[in-house]
Amino acid sequence: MPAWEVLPDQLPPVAAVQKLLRVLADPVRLEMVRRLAAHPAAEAPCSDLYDGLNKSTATHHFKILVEAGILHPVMVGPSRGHRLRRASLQEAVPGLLDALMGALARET
Amino acid sequence: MPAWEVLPDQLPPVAAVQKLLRVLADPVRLEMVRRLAAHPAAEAPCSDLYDGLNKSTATHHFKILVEAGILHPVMVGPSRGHRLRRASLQEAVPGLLDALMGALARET
DNA sequence: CTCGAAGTACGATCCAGATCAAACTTACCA
DNA sequence: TGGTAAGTTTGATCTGGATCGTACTTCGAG
Repeated sequence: MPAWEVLPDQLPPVAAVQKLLRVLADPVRLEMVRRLAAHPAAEAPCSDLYDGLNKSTATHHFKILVEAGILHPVMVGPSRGHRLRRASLQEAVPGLLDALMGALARET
Repeated sequence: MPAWEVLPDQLPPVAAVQKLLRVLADPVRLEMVRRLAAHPAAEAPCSDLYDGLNKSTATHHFKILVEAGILHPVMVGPSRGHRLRRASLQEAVPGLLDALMGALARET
């Protein structure tokens, strides 16, 4: 269902604030986004974004993040991965990502 | 348990990002915060902050918001109410509240 | 053409937390 | 003094969604 290498213009729109909060409220997903945001290119292969987690559970979370318009499924080198949709998010909810990542970085 | 008219310095600290997201991810609570943020004084009696909801459910949500450090229980005129802890929130996660409220306002 | 590694699909399980009803507490006011 | 309006407490119920195991699919490497 993730439809690998989706063209940027067929990506789902960024979800409403309400839904974004629900999606980001899960510790696993927040960590995935945090790790992506830390990367300079804001992209990474799937398995770099979690640990100690069943693969099917990871897939589940990726699907949710993609559907909410937060991640863009892409090929990263040889393997599948995701890119953080910074610009789209910034347009939908300006300042949200920066606020969250900033505070996370600050909290140890 | 809300301990009415708590002194500002015995309020619980603002929760970590993770927990804040969990707390704000509920539609009922987000709406409560939205309404408070809309008020000029950022405070209002309990019953102004929700509708079509059982009172005990409302109490439940208020308790969670207070424990997360988002609301401050106060007397508003004759009746009980809450004040939004803008400054504390801004200090804990700068920009978060503004980002959320801005986007909510924009979404109609 | 296999093999293996990486991801996905599906079904089953399990639990935090959202909700409500009912009984109780407060406090104001007539 | 009630009476009533507003919140709280408690206990019970129910459901969304997080998790896992297993089986299936892809795809690159040898």
